[in-house]
Amino acid sequence: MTLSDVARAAGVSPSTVSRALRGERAVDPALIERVTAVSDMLGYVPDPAARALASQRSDHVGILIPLLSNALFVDLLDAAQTRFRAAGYQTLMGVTHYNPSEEEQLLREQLLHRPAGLLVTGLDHNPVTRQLMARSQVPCVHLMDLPASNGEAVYCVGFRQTDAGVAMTRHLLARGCRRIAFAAAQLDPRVMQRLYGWRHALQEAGVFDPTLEFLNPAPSSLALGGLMFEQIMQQRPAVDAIFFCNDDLAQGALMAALRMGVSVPQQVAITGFNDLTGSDQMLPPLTTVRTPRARIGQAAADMLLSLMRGEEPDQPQLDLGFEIVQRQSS
Amino acid sequence: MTLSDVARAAGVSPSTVSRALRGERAVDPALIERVTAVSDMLGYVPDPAARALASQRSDHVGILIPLLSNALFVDLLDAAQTRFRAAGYQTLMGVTHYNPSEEEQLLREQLLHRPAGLLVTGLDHNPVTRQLMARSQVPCVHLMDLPASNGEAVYCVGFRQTDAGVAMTRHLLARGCRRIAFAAAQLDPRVMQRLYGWRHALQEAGVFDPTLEFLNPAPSSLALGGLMFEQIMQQRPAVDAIFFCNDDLAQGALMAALRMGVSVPQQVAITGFNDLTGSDQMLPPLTTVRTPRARIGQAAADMLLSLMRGEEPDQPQLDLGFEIVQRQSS
DNA sequence: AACCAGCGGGATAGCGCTATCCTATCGACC
DNA sequence: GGTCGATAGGATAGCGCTATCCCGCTGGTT
Repeated sequence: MTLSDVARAAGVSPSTVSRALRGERAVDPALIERVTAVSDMLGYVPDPAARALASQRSDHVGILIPLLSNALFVDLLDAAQTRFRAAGYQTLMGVTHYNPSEEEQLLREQLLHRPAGLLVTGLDHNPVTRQLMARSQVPCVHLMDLPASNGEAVYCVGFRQTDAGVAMTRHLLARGCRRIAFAAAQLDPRVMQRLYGWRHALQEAGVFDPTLEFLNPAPSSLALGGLMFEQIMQQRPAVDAIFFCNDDLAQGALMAALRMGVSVPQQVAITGFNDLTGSDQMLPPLTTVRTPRARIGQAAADMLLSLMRGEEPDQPQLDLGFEIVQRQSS
Repeated sequence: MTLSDVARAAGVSPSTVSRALRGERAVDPALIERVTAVSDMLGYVPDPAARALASQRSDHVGILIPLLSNALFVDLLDAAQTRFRAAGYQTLMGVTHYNPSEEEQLLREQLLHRPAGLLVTGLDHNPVTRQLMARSQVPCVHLMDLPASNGEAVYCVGFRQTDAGVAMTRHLLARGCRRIAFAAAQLDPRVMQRLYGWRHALQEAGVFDPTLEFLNPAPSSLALGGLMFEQIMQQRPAVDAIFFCNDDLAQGALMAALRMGVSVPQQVAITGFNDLTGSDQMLPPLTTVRTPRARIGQAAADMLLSLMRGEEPDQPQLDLGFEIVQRQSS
């Protein structure tokens, strides 16, 4: 069942069918109706490969995320993918493992398919990757981050990671904590921004202690959170709060505290980041930063879709903010 | 940079380049070398759309999973996707939300792209879906389950869900439990098979009590696990074990038990299913069934890739088994 | 009446490959 | 020595669309 079949059945030329079905140029409304009816009757569906070959752009949208083992990115993927599908696009997923050259390679593979749009995580990419994106002319939206200065001309949807770091640290300061540690794993650029926020807030309050930074490049996990908690409590028993850069670390720390008989938040407050599933079920429930992951995925997809239509989004850099969720762990 | 460019530069016909690059038919080894060299030098990469249009099959592989909010399926996706990429295929993901008609619709959309292969979750599909798969001639491997009888001619990689249900129940019986409840959410076919296993083992032991089935069709989550635990303890305070059909429910139950002061496993044993991340960090660590998710994803991808090459896998129905991981919650 | 812009339709040449058919060459075998 | 089959290369017709060019018609303008 091809476009020519429809054209023949409707008594018009293939061009007209193509135009009528795509809403391209002006076509007599009566003809549009007839063509649509015939097309539906015959069950015609355009062949994406032929369309891609002729028009040089496909119905694919690429999305590059660092990991599938972090619920944060899965939520992003889920939300974006749902939006894309609703708009008739197929999602091509790529997992970069936080590796810039793997990201570059994935981008090359995806660009071969001439995607109609591209979603990438973060603003940090190697020069070749940037160049590939620029030269491909494929509209591109960045996720989870915003440029430091407003000068950069990139499209992005996210929130200010540094501000979130500051806000959480100030929250702990407001609760009376003074020896606040920062514990992080998987030291990606966004985690580092949270670290800078923590530093800034502590310096501002005059209680900054650089030896309370605990940075571990290993992937984030509950087990690692437990381990880091044990180490911190052993090395620095006087800390009165630990700001973990991710909820899974914090959840692991809460479990470790239970095991070790450390009372939270009396002896030490524990906070996380992202408000992942389960954080509200912990004992005590975890104070954390709720990040609008699903909304970021949706909004980024919507922004990309509008760019794909050739429109200019009214807000090229969309800040969806964050929210401190205070529970009983602080 | 097209195939003709390479042909011209190498001084051969396009046909020869096409054949040399794909290893199709017999080509003079010296020519293959020359063509490959020229192709590399020019940085030629075949256009997937043109290839798909001409050959009627693409470098896409479809994978249909129920949810992205369940780590089980994400692990499956991650493993399979990695394999496919290594083999030069792009993964098209579809999320069915456990909805047969959404599955059917997703399948239709994916079939339009003439995928080289298909991975689908489970063996239960509506008739139209089955028919679409059969008529498309696209090789297809089913995940996470095995047919009850060996008669069914389908390719699949999984384990016997019923057996796993039996094994876990027998484990609890062996620990001296007699009033063993089964608590399940998201009642998909595989969960139901675990239920049948539980029933069977209890009947066999002469301690089957149908009123100890707690089935909730809502999606599985920690919060729901906590809720179900509270309800069960209230309605049936005499239960001495609860077999949750998924780890997230069990994890929620463990947290609820901590909150409620119910001692696990002294007062009631709690077990889960899948050995999801975090289960070993619980208090007490969760006894569960370790299911080889990553290996299932890999093996299924490998089986599909061999089917795509026209080979017949030596084992069309691959049972990768499961393992009871005994920790302190039972 | 001549002109011209604009609208709506058709004809057609690719897009970059693969599949198929065709041909030239060579060696083997009766 | 002629025939035949096998081998290895070339020529070419699509795959099913879209983009481009073209043309006829209409209606308003001078």
